Amino acid sequence: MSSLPFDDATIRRARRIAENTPPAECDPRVEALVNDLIGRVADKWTMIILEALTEHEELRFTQLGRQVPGISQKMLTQTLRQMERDGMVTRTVHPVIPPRVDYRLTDLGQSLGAAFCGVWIWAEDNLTRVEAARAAFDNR
Amino acid sequence: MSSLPFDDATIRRARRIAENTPPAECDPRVEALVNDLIGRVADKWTMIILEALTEHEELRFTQLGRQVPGISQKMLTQTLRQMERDGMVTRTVHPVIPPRVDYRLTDLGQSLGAAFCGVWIWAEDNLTRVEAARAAFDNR
DNA sequence: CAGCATCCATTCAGATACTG
DNA sequence: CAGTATCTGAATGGATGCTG
Repeated sequence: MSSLPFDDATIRRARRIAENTPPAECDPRVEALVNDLIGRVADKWTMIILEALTEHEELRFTQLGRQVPGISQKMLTQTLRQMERDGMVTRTVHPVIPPRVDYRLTDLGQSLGAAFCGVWIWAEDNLTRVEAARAAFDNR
Repeated sequence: MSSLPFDDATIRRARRIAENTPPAECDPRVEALVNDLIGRVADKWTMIILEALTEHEELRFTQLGRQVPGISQKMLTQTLRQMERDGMVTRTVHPVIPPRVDYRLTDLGQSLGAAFCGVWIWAEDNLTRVEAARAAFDNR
């Protein structure tokens, strides 16, 4: 327990949250947003785009696509629109020909990345444990 | 930035992670696990089951189903199997008739819940911001 | 009781073609 | 260049029926 990568205040708060999460106690809007958010980040492209924009600060559409190998431009567009709608990225259209559109993380988007750092850290710390559990399960 | 719900060490670590996440720098197994994990948690049932088992410690199949309104028993079974495989829950079969199967979180499962507390906190703190961004976007 | 198996509707994502 | 529109195969999840 004390090996958790959080300070005591955060852990206490986590406990409070965990203990208060029967649907009745927890603000349903927060719960909906969390599900929503986790679902968003889980589509896997959002996280990668977030990383690319964290690293490069500002990218245009095609550059971004190159940073995210394997993404179709349909998914790129779609994901960026969602992120824009949620206030995670800004989209700047330059009225030139050929068109040029720049994408950049907002503070909100940056902080979302930081919020998920706990999950990254957990994954780093527990990778071998999960792999061992899977191996054990798969061998009956 | 200083309003993040993390202590300095965690924030520093998050930054290090964020700066080191171009595919080349980051252990691909960790990256795969994170995606995997986030995807798992994002299916929305995993998180709710995790909460139910955090609150009740030990539950049998049908009890668990009652704690998760709206879940089909197909999804309940499937999600529990995945969680068992990943080492998040233990599954104890009592050889009695009628059958009785108890589910319980492992330490790993509990710590996963704590890892996601950062996301919950972020959602709490930024709910109004996201809602405002969406409203603004939807009105053109 | 605790599932597994099957069927079915809906969603989703990739590929392709087209446009200002 | 930065998209939009359309089609299609694949994956998802719910409902139902059956079993030890």
